[in-house]
Amino acid sequence: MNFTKVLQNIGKHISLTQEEEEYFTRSLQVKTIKKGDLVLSEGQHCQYIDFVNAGILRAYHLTPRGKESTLMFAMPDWWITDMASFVKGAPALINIEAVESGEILRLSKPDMDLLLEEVPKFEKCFRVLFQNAYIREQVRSIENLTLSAEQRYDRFIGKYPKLCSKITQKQIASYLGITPEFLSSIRAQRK
Amino acid sequence: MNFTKVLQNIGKHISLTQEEEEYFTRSLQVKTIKKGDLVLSEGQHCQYIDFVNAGILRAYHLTPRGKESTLMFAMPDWWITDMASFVKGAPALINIEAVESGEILRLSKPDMDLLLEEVPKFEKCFRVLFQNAYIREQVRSIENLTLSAEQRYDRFIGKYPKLCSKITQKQIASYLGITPEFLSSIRAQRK
DNA sequence: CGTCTATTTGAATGTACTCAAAAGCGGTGG
DNA sequence: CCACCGCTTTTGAGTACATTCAAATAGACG
Repeated sequence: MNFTKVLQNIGKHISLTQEEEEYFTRSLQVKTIKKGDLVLSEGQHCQYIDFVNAGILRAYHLTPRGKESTLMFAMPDWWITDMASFVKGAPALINIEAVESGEILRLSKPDMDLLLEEVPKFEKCFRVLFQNAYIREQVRSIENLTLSAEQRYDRFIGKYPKLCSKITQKQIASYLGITPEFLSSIRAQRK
Repeated sequence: MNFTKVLQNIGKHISLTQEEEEYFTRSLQVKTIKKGDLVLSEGQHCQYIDFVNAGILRAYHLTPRGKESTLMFAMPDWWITDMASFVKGAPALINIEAVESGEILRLSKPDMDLLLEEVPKFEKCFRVLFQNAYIREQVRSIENLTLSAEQRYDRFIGKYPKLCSKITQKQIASYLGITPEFLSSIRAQRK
């Protein structure tokens, strides 16, 4: 149970008193995750927004034909959730699984609502968090519309070099929206 | 100069006193837009987040080869900006043009920062706004990774039926990430 | 009315996918 | 500690989806 990282993360945006920190950390549920664990399944109601303390999570959608499409990876210090399901209670469109064991801190919707009421400073914190999440998605949309598969691969390894060594090519391919076979052939051309 | 719409939009998330409403509307700059006007150009610093009072805006990226990729359309009651440029001062990645004449209300970054300081309630308002923007982008990412061009077209006309009648097919194609010729052939098959 | 752009159509091309099979690699149990 | 099993990665052939280019037609706007 180590809250240092999440308090630092929050501390980037707002400064909290001792009491506020304690109120906040009491709202969090600690969960150990083992490689392969599903912390959210498609169709479920997503009850939490999760902070990654250690390990790596992956959010992906499964098509009827069994094809995986990876929406995002979450490394330590990242937040992850199915926002539509978390906020509106809609059935989740994604699965979230651990690709590396670790620990997450979970904030439930009711607890988040309470937190925002009791400590309104957190509005700013989440405003900035969601702003940044939106920025990332805007940029990704542009890149997906504009760049070829090969260029997207370059951007990916440029942007997340550490991540690349910890996940499979199949997972990278599914993030890029291409087949593992095609990614393999892109890599083969470069040697 | 009609602030009814934007006050209603804000009112969905927070309730304001008379004074707060006035403070807010004084922060806004009214700008008339004519079809074809560029309200933001690639490479510029995006200074405003814009609320569409009337008309339609389109955000698009232009590749070196002159290919357009549409990131989003903004109809009345929508907010639009190049968030990365607006927040971090980075050069804008997108152009924003009027595809239909109308009027926008512009909030500059300094004015927004002041507003958030003076009337902290607005943190909640923007938190929810950005949350929803993020949701839209998450869903769009999933659809782009998962669906064929034809299926994406169906989703688009299902989601924005009014919009479809007001924009060109070329613009729809550029939103879907396909060529206008290919969109034309998809449509031809259906008759 | 004339011009400019959007849309349609079709042929040739290219990019990425499917399917299948082989090779590599990591983890597990004997 | 090694052998085996399952999954990932590679490779290649054939295919499908989407693009490019070009030319004809239709529509919009001044």
